[in-house]
Amino acid sequence: MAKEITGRDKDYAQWYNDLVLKGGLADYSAVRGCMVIKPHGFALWENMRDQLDRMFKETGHVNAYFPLFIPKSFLSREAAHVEGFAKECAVVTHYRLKNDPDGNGVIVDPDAKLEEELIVRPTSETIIWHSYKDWIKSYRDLPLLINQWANVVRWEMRTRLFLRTTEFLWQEGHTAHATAAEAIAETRQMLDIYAEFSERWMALPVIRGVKTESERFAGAVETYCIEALMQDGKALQAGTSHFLGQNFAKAFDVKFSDKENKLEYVWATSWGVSTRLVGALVMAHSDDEGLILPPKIAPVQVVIIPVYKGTDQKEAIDNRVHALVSQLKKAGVRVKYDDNDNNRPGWKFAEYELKGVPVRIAIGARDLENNVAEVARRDTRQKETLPLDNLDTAIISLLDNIQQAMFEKARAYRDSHITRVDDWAAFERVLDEKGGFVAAHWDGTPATEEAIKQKTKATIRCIPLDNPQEIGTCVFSGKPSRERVLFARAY
RNA sequence: CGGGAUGUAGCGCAGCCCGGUAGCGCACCACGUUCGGGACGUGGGGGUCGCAGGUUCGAAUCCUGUCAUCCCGACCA
Repeated sequence: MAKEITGRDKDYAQWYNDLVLKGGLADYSAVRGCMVIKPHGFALWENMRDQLDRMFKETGHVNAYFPLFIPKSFLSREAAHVEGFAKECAVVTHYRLKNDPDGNGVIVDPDAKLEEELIVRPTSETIIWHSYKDWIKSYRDLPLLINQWANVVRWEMRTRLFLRTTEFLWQEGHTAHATAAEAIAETRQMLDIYAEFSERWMALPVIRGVKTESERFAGAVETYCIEALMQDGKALQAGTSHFLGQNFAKAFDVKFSDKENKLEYVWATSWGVSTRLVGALVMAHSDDEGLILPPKIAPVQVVIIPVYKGTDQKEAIDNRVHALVSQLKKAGVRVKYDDNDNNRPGWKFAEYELKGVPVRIAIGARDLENNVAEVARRDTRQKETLPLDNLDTAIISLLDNIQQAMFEKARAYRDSHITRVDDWAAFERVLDEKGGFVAAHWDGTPATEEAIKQKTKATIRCIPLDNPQEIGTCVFSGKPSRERVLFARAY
């Protein structure tokens, strides 16, 4: 009974859902638009989180925690910010239930109405800046470099596992600086950290760029982003880093005394990535056999499966495998010996492929006689027979090899799906038939951007950093343009 | 919020048209044989048929209402 995961080309949504569900990452929950992250999915997220956390700390950031609830009045302090989030907020209006007098379970107690409603945070800028006002008095208090790992809630109309859930886990960094230049440098530094994490740890190539005005974060002066490409040709925003200027400082009255004892508003940034990255990982690397996880963040990097008849053979294999396991563990490899007797080897092979374990080692009685093992890599599904002597070092280099190969494969796909286009007919044709990013000239106006979006559902994903300047004419309006921007249909 | 579909055992489904007191596969439990790509035999446990009304001697099945979920749109740093 093979659990087939097919339809990568035809029914991509179904293919993706199957991967998440059958790969054991998450499940639908009882709450609309929310999901249960299962142990395998959470272990993956933890590995990602831990590495990001290390990178944040290496660059001088510290963690803190702010409240889940935000008084409604806080949210309205920054006009653009409330405009951007008001439509998707969950609101707490009461603080008590009581038994229904008619005997139908419990009802909301109308006497327990809150004087001021509380918003379940869709993001924490407002409540954090309310604290920063008290924390920042002098240039000596700056820069303030704080990150928070938290859950947030955005009541989106339509949700997808990991990619857009009502509640999701993320980190949000919120920093305050004495100068604009320093804040911009921080914004760029965090973008680079996200890009490095994505490429080196998730094996997911990304394009660094800046958002256009219409795609900018609510309340930001400039939004930087990393954009990734999924296997169906749609783009996915994988992380953002915002230069907030003095908008929030002014809204929350956060001033500091500089060296000349002059009062100045601070300059701010915020940046975040979420469990959406898990979805990106699934969509960028998987195949019809299941998930393919990059070794550096896979919860289990190597699984060892014994093949035996009878307890004598099992014992002989156990002895040899235990030595291998301790060698690998000593080298820091996350290894699992699955000697569970309930399932047969073929079942286990298929199961670990579904779950995306990068390397599988099978050892049978026959192998033991020949002092070898069968080693299979998940990304290419190639198998080879390797000697048991020094197998640990071979495995360690194989893991590196897989990490590299996954990145190269994804990058080759991404690079072959950036298409330069100079006329409107080609623009529409490439979007429909090939997908991916379309590099085209744009006249720089929000009106043209919106018209293109209405016509094709494609949006400007970003203006790449270090974008070459090139004289041309807008693919839509024919007006003059100085550079190409990247369009794509996106999640 | 519009369009489509689905709610029956932990999961996947059949039964509904034509009403007669619930079934199949997987999973689970026991025993035995198995074990190099999702094993097999025998026996067993598990279900207020989403919920609420109605019709009927009798409703998973027919009628009305309602709720939920998924897909496609609209929406979305």
